[in-house]
Amino acid sequence: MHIFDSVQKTKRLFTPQNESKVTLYVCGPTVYDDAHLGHAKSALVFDLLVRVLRANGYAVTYARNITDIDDKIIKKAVEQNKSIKEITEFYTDAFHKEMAQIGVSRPDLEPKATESLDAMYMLIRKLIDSNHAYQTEDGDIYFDTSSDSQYLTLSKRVQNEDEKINRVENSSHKKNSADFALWKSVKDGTVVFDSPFGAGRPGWHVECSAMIEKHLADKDMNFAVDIHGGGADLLFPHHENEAAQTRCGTNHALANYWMHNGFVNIDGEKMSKSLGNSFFLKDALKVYDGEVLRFYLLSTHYRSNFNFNQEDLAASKKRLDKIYRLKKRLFGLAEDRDKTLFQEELLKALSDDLNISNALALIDEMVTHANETLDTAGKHKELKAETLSNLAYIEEILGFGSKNPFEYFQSGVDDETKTKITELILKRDEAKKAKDFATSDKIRDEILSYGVSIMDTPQGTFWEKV
RNA sequence: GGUGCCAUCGCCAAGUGGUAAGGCCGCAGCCUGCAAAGCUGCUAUCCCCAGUUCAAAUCUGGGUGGCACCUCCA
Repeated sequence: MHIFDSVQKTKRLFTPQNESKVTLYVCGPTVYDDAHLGHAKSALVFDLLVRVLRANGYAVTYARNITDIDDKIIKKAVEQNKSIKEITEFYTDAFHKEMAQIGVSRPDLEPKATESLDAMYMLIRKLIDSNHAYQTEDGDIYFDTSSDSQYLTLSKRVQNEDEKINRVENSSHKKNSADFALWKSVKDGTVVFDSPFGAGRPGWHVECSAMIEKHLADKDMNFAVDIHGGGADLLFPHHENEAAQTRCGTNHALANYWMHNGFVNIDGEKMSKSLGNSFFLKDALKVYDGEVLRFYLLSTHYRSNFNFNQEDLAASKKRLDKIYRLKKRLFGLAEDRDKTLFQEELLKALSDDLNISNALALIDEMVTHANETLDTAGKHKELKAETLSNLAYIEEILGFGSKNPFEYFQSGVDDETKTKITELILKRDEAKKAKDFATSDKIRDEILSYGVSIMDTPQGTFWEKV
Protein backbone atom coordinates (compact mmCIF):
# COMPACT_ATOMS: atom_id res chain seq x y z
CA MET A 1 0.00 0.00 0.00
CA HIS A 2 1.23 3.46 -0.90
CA ILE A 3 0.07 6.70 0.66
CA PHE A 4 0.83 10.26 -0.34
CA ASP A 5 2.21 11.96 2.73
CA SER A 6 1.10 15.56 2.59
CA VAL A 7 3.90 16.68 4.90
CA GLN A 8 6.76 15.02 3.05
CA LYS A 9 4.85 15.75 -0.16
CA THR A 10 5.65 12.40 -1.66
CA LYS A 11 4.06 9.01 -2.13
CA ARG A 12 5.43 6.62 0.46
CA LEU A 13 5.19 2.89 0.97
CA PHE A 14 2.92 2.42 3.94
CA THR A 15 4.50 0.54 6.82
CA PRO A 16 2.72 0.55 10.14
CA GLN A 17 4.81 0.84 13.28
CA ASN A 18 3.28 -2.21 14.85
CA GLU A 19 3.32 -5.04 12.30
CA SER A 20 -0.23 -5.55 11.09
CA LYS A 21 -1.91 -3.04 13.39
CA VAL A 22 -2.74 0.42 12.09
CA THR A 23 -3.90 3.45 14.03
CA LEU A 24 -5.69 6.23 12.19
CA TYR A 25 -6.94 9.49 13.63
CA VAL A 26 -9.07 11.92 11.68
CA CYS A 27 -10.29 15.33 12.79
CA GLY A 28 -14.05 15.12 13.00
CA PRO A 29 -16.75 17.76 13.12
CA THR A 30 -17.37 20.51 15.61
CA VAL A 31 -20.99 19.85 16.40
CA TYR A 32 -22.60 23.26 16.27
CA ASP A 33 -24.23 23.06 12.84
CA ASP A 34 -25.36 20.61 10.16
CA ALA A 35 -22.75 18.73 8.17
CA HIS A 36 -22.06 20.11 4.71
CA LEU A 37 -20.70 18.38 1.61
CA GLY A 38 -17.14 18.98 2.77
CA HIS A 39 -17.73 17.00 5.95
CA ALA A 40 -19.23 14.28 3.80
CA LYS A 41 -16.23 14.23 1.48
CA SER A 42 -13.76 13.95 4.34
CA ALA A 43 -15.74 11.22 6.09
CA LEU A 44 -16.06 9.30 2.82
CA VAL A 45 -12.37 9.53 2.00
CA PHE A 46 -11.29 8.10 5.32
CA ASP A 47 -14.08 5.53 5.28
CA LEU A 48 -12.61 4.33 1.99
CA LEU A 49 -9.08 4.39 3.39
CA VAL A 50 -10.11 2.17 6.30
CA ARG A 51 -11.84 -0.29 3.96
CA VAL A 52 -8.76 -0.49 1.74
CA LEU A 53 -6.40 -0.91 4.70
CA ARG A 54 -8.58 -3.72 6.05
CA ALA A 55 -8.77 -5.36 2.62
CA ASN A 56 -4.96 -5.35 2.71
CA GLY A 57 -5.08 -7.37 5.89
CA TYR A 58 -4.40 -4.66 8.45
CA ALA A 59 -6.22 -4.55 11.77
CA VAL A 60 -7.21 -0.89 11.83
CA THR A 61 -8.22 1.18 14.80
CA TYR A 62 -9.91 4.23 13.38
CA ALA A 63 -10.72 7.19 15.61
CA ARG A 64 -12.62 10.28 14.56
CA ASN A 65 -13.30 12.80 17.26
CA ILE A 66 -16.35 14.88 18.07
CA THR A 67 -15.43 18.40 19.10
CA ASP A 68 -18.12 19.28 21.59
CA ILE A 69 -16.39 22.13 23.38
CA ASP A 70 -16.12 25.23 21.27
CA ASP A 71 -16.99 28.91 21.34
CA LYS A 72 -19.35 28.55 18.40
CA ILE A 73 -21.30 25.85 20.21
CA ILE A 74 -21.65 28.09 23.21
CA LYS A 75 -22.73 30.99 21.03
CA LYS A 76 -25.42 28.88 19.42
CA ALA A 77 -26.64 27.59 22.77
CA VAL A 78 -26.97 31.12 24.10
CA GLU A 79 -28.76 32.28 20.93
CA GLN A 80 -31.24 29.44 21.01
CA ASN A 81 -31.57 29.43 24.78
CA LYS A 82 -30.58 25.79 24.96
CA SER A 83 -27.99 23.87 26.90
CA ILE A 84 -24.64 22.99 25.36
CA LYS A 85 -25.54 19.36 25.62
CA GLU A 86 -28.79 19.83 23.75
CA ILE A 87 -26.93 21.49 20.89
CA THR A 88 -24.07 19.02 20.68
CA GLU A 89 -26.26 15.94 21.03
CA PHE A 90 -28.64 17.20 18.37
CA TYR A 91 -25.92 17.80 15.80
CA THR A 92 -23.94 14.69 16.73
CA ASP A 93 -27.04 12.61 16.19
CA ALA A 94 -27.80 14.33 12.89
CA PHE A 95 -24.20 13.79 11.79
CA HIS A 96 -24.41 10.07 12.48
CA LYS A 97 -27.69 9.67 10.65
CA GLU A 98 -26.54 11.57 7.58
CA MET A 99 -23.22 9.74 7.42
CA ALA A 100 -25.07 6.43 7.57
CA GLN A 101 -27.14 7.53 4.57
CA ILE A 102 -24.02 7.96 2.45
CA GLY A 103 -22.67 4.63 3.63
CA VAL A 104 -19.99 5.89 6.00
CA SER A 105 -19.31 3.29 8.69
CA ARG A 106 -18.91 4.42 12.27
CA PRO A 107 -15.29 4.75 13.37
CA ASP A 108 -14.04 2.32 16.01
CA LEU A 109 -13.56 5.16 18.44
CA GLU A 110 -15.37 8.46 18.59
CA PRO A 111 -13.81 10.40 21.44
CA LYS A 112 -15.51 13.56 22.62
CA ALA A 113 -13.67 16.56 23.97
CA THR A 114 -15.92 16.67 27.04
CA GLU A 115 -14.87 13.13 27.90
CA SER A 116 -11.18 13.84 27.49
CA LEU A 117 -10.62 16.85 29.76
CA ASP A 118 -8.40 14.88 32.13
CA ALA A 119 -6.05 14.09 29.24
CA MET A 120 -5.98 17.76 28.26
CA TYR A 121 -5.09 18.84 31.80
CA MET A 122 -2.32 16.28 31.85
CA LEU A 123 -0.89 17.44 28.55
CA ILE A 124 -1.08 21.11 29.46
CA ARG A 125 0.60 20.35 32.80
CA LYS A 126 3.45 18.56 31.04
CA LEU A 127 3.89 21.44 28.61
CA ILE A 128 4.04 23.98 31.43
CA ASP A 129 6.46 21.84 33.47
CA SER A 130 8.76 21.46 30.50
CA ASN A 131 8.68 25.20 29.77
CA HIS A 132 6.81 24.77 26.51
CA ALA A 133 3.80 26.67 27.81
CA TYR A 134 3.14 29.60 30.09
CA GLN A 135 0.21 31.17 31.86
CA THR A 136 -0.47 34.88 31.52
CA GLU A 137 -1.64 37.08 34.38
CA ASP A 138 -5.25 36.91 33.17
CA GLY A 139 -5.24 33.12 33.34
CA ASP A 140 -4.78 32.12 29.69
CA ILE A 141 -2.24 29.44 28.91
CA TYR A 142 -0.29 29.64 25.69
CA PHE A 143 2.00 27.26 23.90
CA ASP A 144 5.39 28.92 23.55
CA THR A 145 6.19 28.42 19.87
CA SER A 146 9.71 29.76 20.32
CA SER A 147 10.44 26.82 22.62
CA ASP A 148 9.89 24.34 19.81
CA SER A 149 12.69 24.35 17.27
CA GLN A 150 10.58 22.23 14.94
CA TYR A 151 7.59 24.53 14.92
CA LEU A 152 6.34 25.20 11.36
CA THR A 153 8.24 22.23 9.96
CA LEU A 154 4.96 20.45 9.33
CA SER A 155 3.28 23.06 7.17
CA LYS A 156 6.64 24.47 6.02
CA ARG A 157 5.35 27.94 6.55
CA VAL A 158 7.59 30.92 6.77
CA GLN A 159 6.50 33.47 9.28
CA ASN A 160 5.72 36.85 7.90
CA GLU A 161 7.27 39.84 9.69
CA ASP A 162 4.33 42.19 9.18
CA GLU A 163 1.98 39.59 10.49
CA LYS A 164 4.14 39.18 13.55
CA ILE A 165 3.91 42.84 14.46
CA ASN A 166 0.16 43.06 13.93
CA ARG A 167 -0.60 40.08 16.08
CA VAL A 168 1.61 41.16 18.93
CA GLU A 169 -0.25 44.45 19.06
CA ASN A 170 -3.54 42.60 19.26
CA SER A 171 -2.53 40.32 22.04
CA SER A 172 0.14 41.86 24.14
CA HIS A 173 0.15 39.06 26.70
CA LYS A 174 1.56 36.56 24.29
CA LYS A 175 5.31 36.09 24.17
CA ASN A 176 5.32 35.37 20.46
CA SER A 177 2.76 36.23 17.84
CA ALA A 178 2.41 32.61 16.80
CA ASP A 179 1.72 31.32 20.30
CA PHE A 180 -1.67 29.69 20.52
CA ALA A 181 -4.04 29.12 23.41
CA LEU A 182 -4.03 25.82 25.26
CA TRP A 183 -6.41 27.13 27.89
CA LYS A 184 -8.67 30.15 27.74
CA SER A 185 -9.72 31.58 31.04
CA VAL A 186 -13.34 32.58 30.84
CA LYS A 187 -14.90 35.33 32.87
CA ASP A 188 -18.34 35.64 31.34
CA GLY A 189 -19.78 32.82 33.41
CA THR A 190 -21.21 30.93 30.44
CA VAL A 191 -19.52 27.59 30.20
CA VAL A 192 -16.43 26.80 32.11
CA PHE A 193 -14.60 23.80 33.38
CA ASP A 194 -12.77 23.85 36.67
CA SER A 195 -9.27 22.92 35.76
CA PRO A 196 -6.13 22.87 37.88
CA PHE A 197 -5.26 26.10 36.06
CA GLY A 198 -8.46 27.90 36.93
CA ALA A 199 -11.88 28.10 35.34
CA GLY A 200 -12.01 28.18 31.57
CA ARG A 201 -12.11 26.12 28.41
CA PRO A 202 -9.47 24.28 26.43
CA GLY A 203 -8.12 25.60 23.15
CA TRP A 204 -9.16 23.79 20.02
CA HIS A 205 -5.78 22.31 19.13
CA VAL A 206 -5.09 20.75 22.50
CA GLU A 207 -8.26 18.71 22.31
CA CYS A 208 -7.01 16.54 19.46
CA SER A 209 -3.52 15.96 20.86
CA ALA A 210 -4.99 14.95 24.20
CA MET A 211 -7.63 12.69 22.70
CA ILE A 212 -5.05 10.90 20.59
CA GLU A 213 -2.84 10.38 23.60
CA LYS A 214 -5.69 9.10 25.74
CA HIS A 215 -7.57 6.91 23.29
CA LEU A 216 -5.24 5.81 20.55
CA ALA A 217 -1.53 6.34 21.14
CA ASP A 218 0.88 3.56 21.88
CA LYS A 219 3.22 5.08 24.45
CA ASP A 220 6.21 3.01 23.40
CA MET A 221 6.14 3.98 19.75
CA ASN A 222 7.96 6.74 17.91
CA PHE A 223 4.69 8.07 16.59
CA ALA A 224 1.44 8.47 18.48
CA VAL A 225 -0.49 7.20 15.45
CA ASP A 226 0.40 5.78 12.06
CA ILE A 227 -1.82 8.07 10.03
CA HIS A 228 -3.37 11.41 10.86
CA GLY A 229 -5.97 12.78 8.49
CA GLY A 230 -8.26 15.72 7.94
CA GLY A 231 -9.26 18.44 5.53
CA ALA A 232 -6.57 20.31 3.63
CA ASP A 233 -7.32 23.49 5.55
CA LEU A 234 -6.33 21.85 8.81
CA LEU A 235 -2.66 21.48 7.95
CA PHE A 236 -2.11 24.96 9.27
CA PRO A 237 -2.61 25.96 11.95
CA HIS A 238 -4.47 23.02 13.46
CA HIS A 239 -2.18 20.12 12.63
CA GLU A 240 0.97 22.20 13.00
CA ASN A 241 -0.10 23.04 16.53
CA GLU A 242 -1.23 19.53 17.36
CA ALA A 243 2.12 18.19 16.23
CA ALA A 244 3.97 20.75 18.34
CA GLN A 245 1.99 19.91 21.48
CA THR A 246 2.49 16.19 21.11
CA ARG A 247 6.16 16.52 20.22
CA CYS A 248 6.86 18.71 23.26
CA GLY A 249 4.45 17.18 25.73
CA THR A 250 4.98 13.46 25.13
CA ASN A 251 7.83 11.17 24.22
CA HIS A 252 6.83 10.73 20.61
CA ALA A 253 5.91 12.57 17.43
CA LEU A 254 2.29 12.78 16.44
CA ALA A 255 1.99 10.88 13.18
CA ASN A 256 4.11 8.97 10.71
CA TYR A 257 1.88 9.68 7.72
CA TRP A 258 -0.31 12.72 7.10
CA MET A 259 -3.24 12.69 4.73
CA HIS A 260 -5.26 15.74 3.73
CA ASN A 261 -8.34 15.64 1.56
CA GLY A 262 -9.17 18.35 -0.97
CA PHE A 263 -12.06 20.77 -0.75
CA VAL A 264 -15.57 20.69 -2.10
CA ASN A 265 -16.54 23.75 -4.11
CA ILE A 266 -20.04 24.53 -5.29
CA ASP A 267 -20.24 25.53 -8.95
CA GLY A 268 -16.69 26.81 -8.80
CA GLU A 269 -17.05 28.75 -5.57
CA LYS A 270 -15.45 27.86 -2.32
CA MET A 271 -17.95 26.69 0.23
CA SER A 272 -17.24 28.30 3.55
CA LYS A 273 -18.92 29.34 6.69
CA SER A 274 -17.89 32.94 6.26
CA LEU A 275 -19.28 33.10 2.71
CA GLY A 276 -22.50 31.50 3.89
CA ASN A 277 -22.83 29.28 0.83
CA SER A 278 -22.57 25.96 2.61
CA PHE A 279 -24.39 23.15 0.90
CA PHE A 280 -25.69 21.00 3.70
CA LEU A 281 -25.69 17.27 3.37
CA LYS A 282 -29.24 17.04 4.67
CA ASP A 283 -30.44 19.27 1.82
CA ALA A 284 -28.53 17.27 -0.77
CA LEU A 285 -30.06 14.08 0.62
CA LYS A 286 -33.55 15.46 0.04
CA VAL A 287 -32.80 15.63 -3.68
CA TYR A 288 -30.27 12.88 -4.31
CA ASP A 289 -29.95 9.28 -3.20
CA GLY A 290 -27.31 8.86 -0.48
CA GLU A 291 -25.45 6.23 -2.42
CA VAL A 292 -25.34 8.39 -5.55
CA LEU A 293 -23.83 11.16 -3.43
CA ARG A 294 -21.32 8.69 -2.04
CA PHE A 295 -20.33 7.56 -5.53
CA TYR A 296 -20.13 11.10 -6.83
CA LEU A 297 -18.10 12.51 -3.95
CA LEU A 298 -15.70 9.57 -4.11
CA SER A 299 -15.38 9.59 -7.89
CA THR A 300 -12.59 12.16 -7.89
CA HIS A 301 -9.24 11.57 -6.23
CA TYR A 302 -9.31 12.53 -2.57
CA ARG A 303 -6.56 15.12 -2.78
CA SER A 304 -8.08 17.06 -5.68
CA ASN A 305 -10.43 19.89 -5.08
CA PHE A 306 -13.91 18.78 -5.95
CA ASN A 307 -16.34 20.93 -7.88
CA PHE A 308 -19.88 19.91 -7.06
CA ASN A 309 -22.39 20.36 -9.87
CA GLN A 310 -25.51 18.62 -11.09
CA GLU A 311 -24.20 17.56 -14.50
CA ASP A 312 -21.30 15.59 -13.06
CA LEU A 313 -23.54 14.14 -10.41
CA ALA A 314 -25.92 12.90 -13.11
CA ALA A 315 -22.99 11.23 -14.89
CA SER A 316 -22.03 9.52 -11.62
CA LYS A 317 -25.57 8.29 -11.15
CA LYS A 318 -25.50 6.68 -14.59
CA ARG A 319 -22.26 4.98 -13.74
CA LEU A 320 -23.65 3.60 -10.48
CA ASP A 321 -26.87 2.59 -12.26
CA LYS A 322 -24.84 0.26 -14.47
CA ILE A 323 -23.55 -1.60 -11.44
CA TYR A 324 -27.09 -2.00 -10.15
CA ARG A 325 -28.47 -3.11 -13.51
CA LEU A 326 -25.90 -5.88 -13.60
CA LYS A 327 -26.81 -6.77 -10.04
CA LYS A 328 -30.45 -6.86 -11.08
CA ARG A 329 -29.59 -9.14 -13.97
CA LEU A 330 -28.04 -11.64 -11.59
CA PHE A 331 -30.49 -11.19 -8.76
CA GLY A 332 -31.06 -14.24 -6.60
CA LEU A 333 -28.18 -16.31 -7.96
CA ALA A 334 -25.44 -17.86 -5.85
CA GLU A 335 -22.02 -16.27 -5.72
CA ASP A 336 -18.57 -17.73 -5.83
CA ARG A 337 -16.27 -17.04 -2.92
CA ASP A 338 -12.95 -17.33 -4.71
CA LYS A 339 -10.99 -14.16 -5.19
CA THR A 340 -10.90 -13.15 -8.84
CA LEU A 341 -8.25 -11.37 -10.85
CA PHE A 342 -10.57 -8.39 -11.04
CA GLN A 343 -10.64 -8.18 -7.27
CA GLU A 344 -6.88 -8.30 -7.04
CA GLU A 345 -6.58 -5.52 -9.59
CA LEU A 346 -9.22 -3.41 -7.90
CA LEU A 347 -7.43 -3.67 -4.57
CA LYS A 348 -4.13 -2.91 -6.24
CA ALA A 349 -5.54 0.27 -7.80
CA LEU A 350 -7.01 1.47 -4.52
CA SER A 351 -3.85 0.56 -2.64
CA ASP A 352 -2.00 3.10 -4.76
CA ASP A 353 -2.96 6.14 -2.70
CA LEU A 354 -6.66 5.42 -3.29
CA ASN A 355 -6.52 5.70 -7.08
CA ILE A 356 -10.27 5.77 -7.51
CA SER A 357 -10.20 6.62 -11.21
CA ASN A 358 -8.33 3.44 -12.05
CA ALA A 359 -10.62 1.51 -9.72
CA LEU A 360 -13.75 2.83 -11.42
CA ALA A 361 -12.30 2.12 -14.86
CA LEU A 362 -11.73 -1.49 -13.78
CA ILE A 363 -15.31 -1.71 -12.54
CA ASP A 364 -16.70 -0.31 -15.79
CA GLU A 365 -14.70 -2.82 -17.77
CA MET A 366 -15.79 -5.70 -15.54
CA VAL A 367 -19.45 -4.66 -15.87
CA THR A 368 -19.24 -4.32 -19.64
CA HIS A 369 -17.52 -7.65 -20.02
CA ALA A 370 -20.11 -9.38 -17.84
CA ASN A 371 -22.99 -7.82 -19.78
CA GLU A 372 -21.40 -8.75 -23.06
CA THR A 373 -21.06 -12.38 -22.06
CA LEU A 374 -24.56 -12.52 -20.62
CA ASP A 375 -25.93 -11.08 -23.86
CA THR A 376 -24.63 -14.01 -25.83
CA ALA A 377 -26.35 -17.37 -25.66
CA GLY A 378 -25.40 -19.85 -22.97
CA LYS A 379 -25.82 -20.27 -19.26
CA HIS A 380 -22.47 -18.93 -18.10
CA LYS A 381 -22.96 -20.33 -14.64
CA GLU A 382 -19.38 -19.72 -13.61
CA LEU A 383 -19.28 -16.21 -14.95
CA LYS A 384 -22.48 -15.36 -13.09
CA ALA A 385 -21.10 -16.64 -9.80
CA GLU A 386 -17.82 -14.85 -10.38
CA THR A 387 -19.54 -11.61 -11.30
CA LEU A 388 -21.67 -11.74 -8.19
CA SER A 389 -18.53 -12.24 -6.16
CA ASN A 390 -17.01 -9.20 -7.88
CA LEU A 391 -20.09 -7.12 -7.09
CA ALA A 392 -19.91 -8.22 -3.47
CA TYR A 393 -16.27 -7.20 -3.36
CA ILE A 394 -17.08 -3.76 -4.79
CA GLU A 395 -19.72 -3.41 -2.11
CA GLU A 396 -17.28 -4.37 0.63
CA ILE A 397 -14.34 -2.24 -0.42
CA LEU A 398 -16.09 0.77 -1.97
CA GLY A 399 -19.55 0.62 -0.47
CA PHE A 400 -21.27 0.73 -3.87
CA GLY A 401 -24.21 -1.53 -4.62
CA SER A 402 -25.34 -2.43 -1.12
CA LYS A 403 -29.02 -2.01 -1.78
CA ASN A 404 -31.59 -4.31 -3.29
CA PRO A 405 -31.28 -3.41 -6.99
CA PHE A 406 -35.01 -3.18 -7.52
CA GLU A 407 -35.47 -0.88 -4.56
CA TYR A 408 -32.51 1.23 -5.65
CA PHE A 409 -34.21 2.08 -8.95
CA GLN A 410 -37.57 2.67 -7.36
CA SER A 411 -36.65 4.60 -4.23
CA GLY A 412 -38.71 7.69 -3.61
CA VAL A 413 -41.78 6.30 -5.38
CA ASP A 414 -44.77 5.82 -3.10
CA ASP A 415 -46.66 2.53 -2.87
CA GLU A 416 -49.76 3.88 -4.55
CA THR A 417 -47.80 4.90 -7.64
CA LYS A 418 -45.95 1.59 -7.64
CA THR A 419 -49.25 -0.31 -7.67
CA LYS A 420 -50.54 1.88 -10.46
CA ILE A 421 -47.42 1.33 -12.54
CA THR A 422 -47.61 -2.43 -12.01
CA GLU A 423 -51.24 -2.43 -13.19
CA LEU A 424 -50.37 -0.42 -16.29
CA ILE A 425 -47.49 -2.74 -17.13
CA LEU A 426 -49.87 -5.73 -16.95
CA LYS A 427 -52.33 -3.97 -19.25
CA ARG A 428 -49.52 -3.14 -21.66
CA ASP A 429 -48.29 -6.73 -21.66
CA GLU A 430 -51.76 -7.88 -22.70
CA ALA A 431 -51.88 -5.35 -25.51
CA LYS A 432 -48.40 -6.43 -26.62
CA LYS A 433 -49.45 -10.07 -26.64
CA ALA A 434 -52.37 -9.16 -28.87
CA LYS A 435 -49.96 -7.20 -31.08
CA ASP A 436 -52.00 -4.11 -30.41
CA PHE A 437 -48.94 -1.83 -30.45
CA ALA A 438 -50.95 1.38 -30.67
CA THR A 439 -52.52 0.63 -27.31
CA SER A 440 -49.31 -0.65 -25.77
CA ASP A 441 -47.43 2.50 -26.80
CA LYS A 442 -50.22 4.65 -25.42
CA ILE A 443 -49.97 2.84 -22.08
CA ARG A 444 -46.22 3.23 -22.14
CA ASP A 445 -46.60 6.99 -22.51
CA GLU A 446 -48.91 6.94 -19.53
CA ILE A 447 -46.35 5.01 -17.50
CA LEU A 448 -43.61 7.42 -18.53
CA SER A 449 -45.70 10.28 -17.23
CA TYR A 450 -45.05 8.96 -13.72
CA GLY A 451 -41.40 9.86 -14.19
CA VAL A 452 -40.23 6.31 -14.82
CA SER A 453 -38.78 4.46 -17.76
CA ILE A 454 -39.60 0.86 -18.64
CA MET A 455 -37.56 -1.88 -20.22
CA ASP A 456 -38.69 -5.15 -21.73
CA THR A 457 -36.47 -8.11 -20.87
CA PRO A 458 -36.74 -11.88 -21.25
CA GLN A 459 -37.65 -11.95 -17.56
CA GLY A 460 -40.53 -9.51 -18.03
CA THR A 461 -40.99 -5.76 -18.03
CA PHE A 462 -39.14 -3.72 -15.43
CA TRP A 463 -39.40 -0.08 -14.59
CA GLU A 464 -36.98 2.45 -13.10
CA LYS A 465 -37.41 5.90 -11.72
CA VAL A 466 -35.76 8.35 -14.11
C1' G B 1 2.72 40.43 0.09
C1' G B 2 4.50 35.18 1.82
C1' U B 3 4.07 29.80 0.88
C1' G B 4 2.29 25.91 -1.98
C1' C B 5 -0.68 23.35 -5.72
C1' C B 6 -2.66 22.82 -10.56
C1' A B 7 -3.37 23.33 -16.28
C1' U B 8 -4.86 16.17 -20.44
C1' C B 9 -11.13 15.29 -25.74
C1' G B 10 -17.60 19.49 -25.32
C1' C B 11 -17.81 17.89 -19.68
C1' C B 12 -15.68 14.76 -15.45
C1' A B 13 -10.97 12.36 -15.02
C1' A B 14 -6.36 8.49 -14.81
C1' G B 15 -1.53 8.42 -16.56
C1' U B 16 5.02 11.51 -13.77
C1' G B 17 10.45 9.49 -19.34
C1' G B 18 8.93 4.92 -23.97
C1' U B 19 4.95 6.78 -27.74
C1' A B 20 -2.66 9.25 -24.51
C1' A B 21 -7.20 4.51 -19.22
C1' G B 22 -12.28 5.01 -17.97
C1' G B 23 -17.13 7.54 -17.56
C1' C B 24 -20.88 11.32 -19.41
C1' C B 25 -22.44 13.64 -24.01
C1' G B 26 -22.42 12.91 -29.50
C1' C B 27 -22.46 9.90 -34.19
C1' A B 28 -23.03 4.97 -36.73
C1' G B 29 -24.62 -0.04 -36.06
C1' C B 30 -26.53 -4.77 -33.52
C1' C B 31 -30.67 -6.17 -30.52
C1' U B 32 -36.14 -4.62 -30.07
C1' G B 33 -42.92 -4.56 -33.07
C1' C B 34 -40.97 0.49 -31.77
C1' A B 35 -38.42 2.02 -27.47
C1' A B 36 -35.58 1.47 -23.01
C1' A B 37 -31.64 -1.39 -21.17
C1' G B 38 -27.37 -4.00 -23.00
C1' C B 39 -23.51 -4.68 -26.71
C1' U B 40 -20.04 -3.13 -30.98
C1' G B 41 -17.42 0.72 -33.57
C1' C B 42 -15.89 6.02 -34.13
C1' U B 43 -14.23 10.77 -31.51
C1' A B 44 -7.71 14.36 -28.05
C1' U B 45 -0.90 14.34 -28.73
C1' C B 46 -1.75 16.51 -23.44
C1' C B 47 -2.10 25.83 -21.99
C1' C B 48 2.21 28.61 -24.73
C1' C B 49 7.65 29.17 -25.70
C1' A B 50 12.58 27.35 -25.13
C1' G B 51 15.74 23.42 -23.38
C1' U B 52 17.57 18.26 -21.63
C1' U B 53 17.07 13.22 -23.93
C1' C B 54 17.58 8.12 -28.79
C1' A B 55 12.68 9.14 -26.59
C1' A B 56 8.55 14.13 -22.70
C1' A B 57 1.74 14.96 -21.39
C1' U B 58 5.47 13.29 -18.00
C1' C B 59 12.17 16.36 -16.44
C1' U B 60 14.39 21.81 -16.48
C1' G B 61 13.77 27.22 -17.32
C1' G B 62 10.53 31.22 -18.74
C1' G B 63 5.54 32.83 -19.78
C1' U B 64 0.07 32.78 -19.38
C1' G B 65 -4.19 31.22 -16.72
C1' G B 66 -6.69 28.99 -12.41
C1' C B 67 -6.79 27.64 -7.19
C1' A B 68 -5.51 26.92 -2.01
C1' C B 69 -3.36 28.21 2.76
C1' C B 70 -1.44 32.37 5.71
C1' U B 71 -8.41 34.04 10.03
C1' C B 72 -13.21 29.88 12.44
C1' C B 73 -13.46 26.11 8.66
C1' A B 74 -13.52 19.21 6.33
